Amino acid sequence: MANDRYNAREAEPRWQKIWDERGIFKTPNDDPRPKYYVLEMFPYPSGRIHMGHVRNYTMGDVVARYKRAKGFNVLHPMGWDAFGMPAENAAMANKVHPREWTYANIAAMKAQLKSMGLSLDWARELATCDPAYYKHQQRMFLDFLAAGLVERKQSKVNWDPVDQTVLANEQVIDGRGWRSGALVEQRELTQWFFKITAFAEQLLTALDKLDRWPEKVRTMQRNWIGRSEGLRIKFRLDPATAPLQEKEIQVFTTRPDTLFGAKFVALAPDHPIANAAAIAAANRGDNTLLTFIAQSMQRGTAQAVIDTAEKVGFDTGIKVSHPFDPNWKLPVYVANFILMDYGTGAIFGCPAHDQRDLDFVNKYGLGNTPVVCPPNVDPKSFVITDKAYEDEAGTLINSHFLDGMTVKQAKEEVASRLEKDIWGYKLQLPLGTKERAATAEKPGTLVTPASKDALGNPLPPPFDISWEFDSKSYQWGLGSGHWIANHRYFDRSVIGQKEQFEERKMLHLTEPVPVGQRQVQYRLRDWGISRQRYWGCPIPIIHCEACGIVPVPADSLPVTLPDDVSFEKPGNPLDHHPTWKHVACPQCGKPARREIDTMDTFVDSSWYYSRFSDPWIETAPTDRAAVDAWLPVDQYIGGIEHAILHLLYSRFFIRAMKATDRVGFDEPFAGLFTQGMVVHETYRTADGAYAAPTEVAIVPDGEARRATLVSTGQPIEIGPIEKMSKSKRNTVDPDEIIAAFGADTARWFMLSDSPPDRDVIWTEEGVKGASRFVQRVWRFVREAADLRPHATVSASEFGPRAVQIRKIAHRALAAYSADMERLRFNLCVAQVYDAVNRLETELRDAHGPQDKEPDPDVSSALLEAAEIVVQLIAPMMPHLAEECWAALGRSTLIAATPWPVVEPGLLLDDAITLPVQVNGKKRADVTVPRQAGKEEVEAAVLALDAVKRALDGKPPKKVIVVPQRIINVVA
RNA sequence: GCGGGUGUGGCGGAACUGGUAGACGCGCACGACUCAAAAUCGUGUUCCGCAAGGAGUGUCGGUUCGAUUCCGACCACCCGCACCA
Repeated sequence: MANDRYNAREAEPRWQKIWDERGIFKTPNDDPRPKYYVLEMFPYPSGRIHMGHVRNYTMGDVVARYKRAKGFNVLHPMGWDAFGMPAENAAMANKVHPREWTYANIAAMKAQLKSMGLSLDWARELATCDPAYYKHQQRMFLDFLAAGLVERKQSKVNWDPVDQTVLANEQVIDGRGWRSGALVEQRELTQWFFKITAFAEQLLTALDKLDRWPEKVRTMQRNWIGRSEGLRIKFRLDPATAPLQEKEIQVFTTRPDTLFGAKFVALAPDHPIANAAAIAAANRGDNTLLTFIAQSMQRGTAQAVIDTAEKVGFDTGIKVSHPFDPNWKLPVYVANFILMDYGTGAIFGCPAHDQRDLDFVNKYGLGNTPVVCPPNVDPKSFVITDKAYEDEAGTLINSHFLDGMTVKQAKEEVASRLEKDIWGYKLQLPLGTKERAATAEKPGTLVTPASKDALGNPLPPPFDISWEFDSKSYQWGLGSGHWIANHRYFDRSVIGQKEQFEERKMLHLTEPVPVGQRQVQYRLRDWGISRQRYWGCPIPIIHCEACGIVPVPADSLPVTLPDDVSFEKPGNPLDHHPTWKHVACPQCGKPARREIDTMDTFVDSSWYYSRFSDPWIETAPTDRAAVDAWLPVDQYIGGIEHAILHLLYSRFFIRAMKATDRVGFDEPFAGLFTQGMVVHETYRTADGAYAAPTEVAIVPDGEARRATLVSTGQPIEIGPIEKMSKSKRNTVDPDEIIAAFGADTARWFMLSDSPPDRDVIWTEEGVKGASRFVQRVWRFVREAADLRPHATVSASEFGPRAVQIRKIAHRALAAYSADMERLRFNLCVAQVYDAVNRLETELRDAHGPQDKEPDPDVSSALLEAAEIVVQLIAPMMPHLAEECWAALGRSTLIAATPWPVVEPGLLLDDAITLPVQVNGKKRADVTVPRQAGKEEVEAAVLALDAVKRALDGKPPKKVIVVPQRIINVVA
């Protein structure tokens, strides 16, 4: 009996059927046991699973099965990230409807996942392209809109003129569309945005509390959010050189300390003042600035373009005053490297302490003044030529009142001075005046000059007050009998010789507008979700000429996609549809147009994990009680490629759901694990073509390995190990592996060699090793099962050999459990190997010579040990484990069996062997009782021959005894 | 440029809070079984050395009775972001 081989191909489907029939992986929502939610990132239904999926879902399944055995009510669901471009590409290529294509793929992949033996609750399966799912997404879009978390605004996009769609930055390759190859244009489009920036600070600070996330991911998110603290500073335009409506340029800086080193101010090409200046110049007949701006704007966003683009500026001839000295004029440039969408779209350049600014002044001959002198450098000889000093260590020089300060002090000093230096107020006009409606929304800026500048130079008194709104200009001043003091507005009258002031309520000066304002700036941008595609979640909005933007009423949801679409023409099929977009306005009933954009598929994946808590509920996205009970996800597992977008969007989405009362928690994923990739050798023929692993034969050649093409025998070059990809042809098909070796072998191999967060190298030899181990376990268990008739005694009668066997099993159990809690699956595997290696030897000894009966206590211990081994492999190789469990005479399912309990007494030995070092070099071992005191150990050590020899008869200087660890004799 | 990470046998990798470096697997070598091969099983496998012994965790230095682990400097590679003011 013990000789027959384990037949995975027969056993695996059999056990899968039994699990299915008994419904043991169905998870109730009303189970009183503690919950555990383990989730792997759901797949895009491309049609076939790949090895990356196998690794991802194996890890999740191991955790699910382990936690289930540990007594948790485990939620382990699966779904499909089913919207997206590939379905439309397939529709165009094969004339198949995206829905059919998607659902056929889901069916195929579901069968593949089932063949892996995953312990999933398939009753909770969902697909994001199902109206039953996306109607809730539309509902939440409207909730977010009402809560002010959705915005419609103009934004620059990459526009593919051939495909007539917006492209993500990643889809622009060398300035061309990835599909069409057409030159990508920059277009301003009105798009829908989720205001993720509203949560920027929260999303950043909460990262600190996500202590079960990889540090790497948290760092990446921190950088992506990109918080920096600085100062927004106003530079007044010199009216003589700037015949513009605007009076000032605002710049953002993180280095206000270097303000006295300023040499120029530069504007983004699309800055409003740059445009105004260009138009003003053009009206004078000078088109050069207009041309310069147009050229700068044509630049693509592709990396190659940015890297090679020359930094060029255009001197507008405009001057601004330095904030601390109105007589100090700085030139204003328009420069192609200033970004409109960061900070204020304008900078002041301090060349001595910013490399880019230094390159710029060196090109245009503007010079530089160092204002921060590095430590231990003589300020008099400190000169900057072509390398800027960007460090913040040092002392301020050439900076008037800042001289001698540290950078930190100077930053603070500049900020606090400019904050106090108020020369403007935001203004609200009196209620009831005809201007009110306009100003309520658009306060004008009231400008009153300060009496003295920061250096103490006198300025004209602040008598004349002017403000502007709606392109009209207003003035009050002494002559008009009005006065402003302490941010309040007074009527002034002169009675006799005496001035009288009466506060007027009708004019409210609200916020003072100082010259400098501290500002926290984020790199994070709002999330543009509009996509000009068909196969996505429709945005539930109707555009009405009379009513404007009208949300689709909640009772009309979902807005479903039309089925009869054509992909013949480029552009958005929803736009081409003859009737779909034409609807009556829900408010006025007049003809109106549907929003034809659909949502970014990242929206679909931003909340699916919460839907799993109760995927049946029809009236709401989630059942509040269920979602608050199940979430956050205890362990989320997926690829590092989602470290930023998917995870950040999800963190935003849950906060938005909380703000709209859908959930009662902040973070979706308490624990995150990012698994490594599956990589494989590449193979190339002499002519450079890639060959697939199945086409190649590997032959050992002494130490090295050679490869030949199976079909022709021609030699193959073994190339570098790379991520499995179709283009490199180094993929291995999970179906073929499961058919040849079984799912358990594939799962075991995936968990074996590499730590789970690192890349795993898929090798034929490794898979064979795993397969070999499957058979070894089977044989070991069958041979142990043969001992059942002899296993007649209980643990109290065990002799030393039986105790030794139990120690092996229980120690493996304890170590395995500890490694499992840390998700160190490779170490769990090593523990199992080690235990089986030892137990096989014991088993062979127990069977002993043919004529001798096995000892009853040893037999009992071996049976117990075999059961523990089977339980250890059960999370990883569930089918084999069930087969072994049955072979050991168990009638239950191991998948529903509690985790074995470690017997602590078996973990420690009474006598321990410690290494003995002399001067830090190991010279001997000493065996002492566990409880031995220091003196006893020291005596035993000094009696050792090896120690005596090393000491050469002299007494030791010192003996260090680390209890139960090591002894070091210092000679 | 900024940020993060990693360097240990032929290879993937172990080593908890400073305490026997190389667990476990792959590969390789030898042996058993076999007419033979495959499969399987057993033994060995960091390097130098017949051995005693010595060297050894990217490099150099430091702290310590003792360092893969802590500190400093450097080198190499990988990943992420990047005209971010």
